[in-house]
Amino acid sequence: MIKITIIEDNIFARTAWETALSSEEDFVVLELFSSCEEAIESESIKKCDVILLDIGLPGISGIEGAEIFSSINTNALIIMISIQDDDKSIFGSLQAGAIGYLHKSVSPEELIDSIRLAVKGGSPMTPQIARKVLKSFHKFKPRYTEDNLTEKETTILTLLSEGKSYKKIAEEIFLSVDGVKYHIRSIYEKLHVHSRAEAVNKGQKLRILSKL
Amino acid sequence: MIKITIIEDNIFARTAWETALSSEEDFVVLELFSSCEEAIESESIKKCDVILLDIGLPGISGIEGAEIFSSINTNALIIMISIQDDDKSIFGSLQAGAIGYLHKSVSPEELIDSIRLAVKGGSPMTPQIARKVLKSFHKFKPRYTEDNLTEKETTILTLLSEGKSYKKIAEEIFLSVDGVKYHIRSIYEKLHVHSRAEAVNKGQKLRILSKL
DNA sequence: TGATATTCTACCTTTGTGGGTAGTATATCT
DNA sequence: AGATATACTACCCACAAAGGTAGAATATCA
Repeated sequence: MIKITIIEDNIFARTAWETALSSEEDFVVLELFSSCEEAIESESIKKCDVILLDIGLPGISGIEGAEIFSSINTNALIIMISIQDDDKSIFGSLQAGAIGYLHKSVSPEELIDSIRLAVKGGSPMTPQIARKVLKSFHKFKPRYTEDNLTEKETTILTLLSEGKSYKKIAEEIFLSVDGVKYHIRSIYEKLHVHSRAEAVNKGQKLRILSKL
Repeated sequence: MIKITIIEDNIFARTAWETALSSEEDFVVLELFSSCEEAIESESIKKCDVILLDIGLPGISGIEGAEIFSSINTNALIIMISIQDDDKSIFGSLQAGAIGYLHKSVSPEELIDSIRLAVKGGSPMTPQIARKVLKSFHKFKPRYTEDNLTEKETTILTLLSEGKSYKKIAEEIFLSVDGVKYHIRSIYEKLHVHSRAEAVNKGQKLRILSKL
């Protein structure tokens, strides 16, 4: 039996989902909540296998809720159901521990399939969300703006991120310390920063530095 | 018409896919290659809509190939088909520009569906891959080891990543410069680093610092 | 051929950083 | 009451970093 908890403030959506899910033989809807606050205290949240979670909730948001629930019940599979599809909602939810992200317009059948998929080890997502997520991994391509680094600059930035001193970098790439400095100046200018730490930070955000 | 290019060194897989895809009315397989080297020179690669790409290729690997193809033809949708499912293969491919990742055991029907999904703006993935990808976004939970930072340390690390000086940080969090230093020492110790840049780098990798 | 850009080297100065050491106030534990 | 840990503050020092300026070598372009 798959034990499900639903947190959704809209009563129509809430009951619609419940009826849909209850029609499945191997599904049990443990409890319904209209806010994260109520759910946090409950026993259901600790025992359930799947949590369907709305993002736009009054009080504690779905994203904050996801973080809390995933720490209360590490085994629960959290699936967000949202009308939002902005980066902040999507990636915020994923960081918070969600393993799926559906649009609120899902049909009852899709919802049921999604839950089964999640239980089987998959990650239900609408196609557009999936694309967005995968695209977030793509390296930035050289753009027509002048803020893309040369190969040498990228190398140096990587070495900077490893905390190496100018001197060590100079030794590694066979340049004088000032030669290294010359490139670092360009890096800072291109990234609009004024220190190593900022450069590393930005380099990672721009995916110039690998995140692995 | 959806124009497809296949790059796969195994002749059986290659021809099997071709026959499967050719049976679809709106699919055209432009050309088949057994290596990236051959494909790079071709006209097909520039004109196609979808590239099916094996990872384990002799010479230029599928991952390197994906990077090259995505720069040659920015519109092409690159779908990896691989027997590997290790992190390096998956995330390497995604960084290189792939928008889908299938296991080599896909059935002809799944392959056809995957291509249609990709064209429609989705990202075909096997469920396990999707879960792996989503999980990679999850924040690290405080672990029982002692390498997790206190709230104050996290705040300071964030400020460090913004390139702020000890003095500025001290002002912002109402501490003396040496007070800030005290915490930074702990941060470095916990992260096993010896400089800001390294700390920022590690902080991001450990997802202590947000990647957004 | 002269003008220009690129890449690198050199030197100088101020400020920042990392690490060593030490002392204080507070709270916790025994 | 004494031992211990935590969270600071304080001072010192050597070195690294950031930025300013300037000049040489080379290649590119007009």
